[in-house]
Order: sequence, then structure tokens, then C-alpha cells
Amino acid sequence: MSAVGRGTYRHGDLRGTLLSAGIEMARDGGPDAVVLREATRRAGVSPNAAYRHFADRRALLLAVSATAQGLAADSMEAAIASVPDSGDPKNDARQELRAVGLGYLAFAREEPGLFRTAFSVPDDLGNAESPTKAGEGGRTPFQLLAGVLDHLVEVGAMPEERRRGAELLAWSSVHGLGMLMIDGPLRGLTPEMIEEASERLVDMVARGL
Amino acid sequence: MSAVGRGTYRHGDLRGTLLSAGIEMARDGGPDAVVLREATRRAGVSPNAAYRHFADRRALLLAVSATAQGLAADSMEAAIASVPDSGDPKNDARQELRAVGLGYLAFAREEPGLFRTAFSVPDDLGNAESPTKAGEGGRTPFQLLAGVLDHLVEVGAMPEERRRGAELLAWSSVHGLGMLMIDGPLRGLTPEMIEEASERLVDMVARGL
DNA sequence: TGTACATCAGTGAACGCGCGTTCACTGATGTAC
DNA sequence: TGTACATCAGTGAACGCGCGTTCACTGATGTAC
Repeated sequence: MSAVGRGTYRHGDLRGTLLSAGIEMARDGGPDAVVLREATRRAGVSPNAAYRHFADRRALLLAVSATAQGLAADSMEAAIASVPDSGDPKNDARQELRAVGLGYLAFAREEPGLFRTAFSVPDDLGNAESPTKAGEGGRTPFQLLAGVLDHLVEVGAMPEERRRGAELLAWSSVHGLGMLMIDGPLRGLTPEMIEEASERLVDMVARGL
Repeated sequence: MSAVGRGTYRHGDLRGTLLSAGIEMARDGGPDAVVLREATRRAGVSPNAAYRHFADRRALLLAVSATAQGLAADSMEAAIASVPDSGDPKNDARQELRAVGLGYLAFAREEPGLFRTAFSVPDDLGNAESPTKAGEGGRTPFQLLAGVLDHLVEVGAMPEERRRGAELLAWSSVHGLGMLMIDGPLRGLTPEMIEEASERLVDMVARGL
């Protein structure tokens, strides 16, 4: 039984524990609430112990952000899975696109802190397919979106010449609604209004793409 | 010459000076960079002097946010003004809608710190028409958007039954792109890519609304 | 198998920092008589 | 007009707080002989 096999030396799995603590803090208060000292406190460990596992606070935050993106992927994947098979491939593909957007927005609504931590932490699009950001299904939010767009093209529900860069357009729309309703001037919307706006927004995207 | 007439007692106009300092800090670092003590330092005044003019840090931040929204309105208004008169009212109205979106995105690109301060600070939609958020033209970003949507309906370029709540849909889309490219995973996009994405996004919205 | 040794995860203490906010105050100004 | 007075914008000092990060260290563990 090697040291690696049983997790980390001594503590068991301090890295994982700090990450979990970070997720909980992000859940409650977004990225700014991810505090390195607090994470060590929750892990029952001295503050500097964190530096064995993360170069600095930013490294912890990026790890938390990646994990949060994985959770967003789970929400999106669940929404896709719930789309009933209508027998009409074009319709199915469109419903999947809607589902991806609605899953993203559901995550924003249900886990605003994690949502902001996932998608408001500066990162590069080049890392959008990093496995650290994948959900249980093994795919990242970006990959899920790209997948349904590919599917739309495959079944002929979207002209191929519009495919390139379509991720950005679809993503922007749902992301904007998410941010405005969490953090911005749409904060005061009732759940019904949010629900309606979400539905109409994904419809608009499906039409406009 | 009354005390009010010449601004504030003694300092001249400490409130205005603190507000300006806040704007500069927001410009450089977004809402988190709006630091009450630093504002007083820049004004050459003791830290607690700020409390004569703002109840607390949050009050200062909200004032800065409102001012930043006014600057966003200026950018949008400039974009609307630059739309050439084509003689075709429907086309003009559509171009105005595009312009509102592009002006918003230009502001995000040119003043990312102010953009985040304007639109990422929790507020209520009920205050979206407060005069403190108006630009030089006297209208807030929300009012400008609502105006071009009304215009679209007037000239028959948009069915009336789609008008209600259309602000939210249009706003979400451009806001999302703005946030993703400033603060999120689209940070690394080149100016050309941003330009293209912006154009395509406002087209998508115009089509999808 | 038993023992000396190397490893390295976590410790304890301290650093410098800057923040928001409160207290009792001062003294230049405008004003009432 | 001259003087006493009230106002209140800004002062000076201090509060408690918590942060990220660095230092030299310790001691339980796995391992080599």
C-alpha cells in the first residue's frame, strides 16, 4: 500500500478536503468567499499546510472553479437526459439545445455562488475542455454545448456555415441572464418571471442561431 | 452665496471628489477596487470624512455604480446617433437595436472595470430608470434599450405580442458576451474575434426577438 | 528481522498589510441680534 | 456694523479584524540495508 494509494500522507487527503471546503465557501458566497485560511480552519489544519497542495490562494480558487464547472456540467447533462425522444431528429436536436441552456440557467438559479465561481473566474477558452472541469459524464459544459450544436448540424436543423463560433453566441445569451439575475439588476425577479425569461431566451437563441 | 451654492462646506465638493475617486478605482479594478479609505486618501482628506457624505462603503459603491451606468448610456447613445438614416423606417429601427447592443459591448471592451461596476453590483430592476443612472442624454441604459424596442414595434418591425419582457432577452445576450470576454473564459479572445462575435450576437438577437 | 535513516506532510509563530468604522474633538464659516 | 453664537465639515487616534504568505521546525511514516 503506497502513500499515493491511500491518498495523502498523514491527513488522509488534505488536498481533497481543502477543495471541498473551498466548494462550500464558494457555494455560500461566490469566488471572493474562497478564503485559504478558512479552508485550512475547516480542515482542522494549520494555515500554511495548504501550501503543500496549492501554490497559493489563486491555485485553490482555480481548482474550486474547475470543480464548480463540473457540477454545472452535471446540471446540464441531467437536463439533456430528460428530453423525451419525439421520433423527429430535428426536433430532438432543438430540444437538446434548449435543455443545455435551461440546465445552465437552473444551475445559476440553484447554485448562484458556485455558478459565479465557475464562470466569473478569469480563465482561458483554451482550458474549456480540461478534464478537471468535466462532470460525472466526463464532459465539460463547453463540450456539452458544442455537442448539441454539432448534433443540430448533423440532423440538418442548423446550416453548417453558421456552426462556427455558435458556442459563443448561445453561451453569451444564457450566461448573461444568469449573471443579471444573480448579481445584477434582475436580482429581484420572481421565480416565475425567471422561469419565463429562461424559456423565452432559449427559444430566442434557437430561432436566432 | 450660500453654502449649497458653492458646493460643500470647506472642501468645496467632497462628495463629488470621492465619487470621482471611486470611478477611477472602479475603472482600474472593478467594484472590489472601490475602497473607501483609498477614496479619502485621493481626496486628501481623513478616512472618516467620507461618512459625512456616504452612509458606508456600500453607499459609495452604489453611487459609483450609478455613475458608471450613466457612462454606459453615453456609449450606447453615441452608437445610436451614428446610425445613418436609410429612409427605410423598419431597417432604421433594426439598426438602432443593433447599435444599442454594440454600444453596450463597446463600453464593456473599453471600460471593463466600469462595466462590471455598473452591471455586477446587486440592484433592483425597479431602480433601472433612476436619473442617477442616466447619461448626458438624460436616459439610462435600460431606457435606451426600451426605447429602441418600442420603436421597432411602432414601425412594425416587431410583433407587439413579443414586446413585453423583450428587454430582458436582448440585455441578457449582450451582457453575457460582455461578462465572458472581460471576466470569464472568453478573456483571451482577440479584438477581431470579439468584434465578430459582437456583430453576430446582435444579429442573432435581432433575428430571434 | 531489526535498525538507522531519509522523506516530507503538517506545525507554531510571526510578518506586514489594509480594511471599514467609531469616538470625542475642533475650528472655519454663516447668521442672528 | 460688531459681536456672540450655532452649525457641521473635516480631524486625529484608535478599534478589531482577517487576510495571504514565509520561516525554521518536528515527528510519523515508509524504506534500505
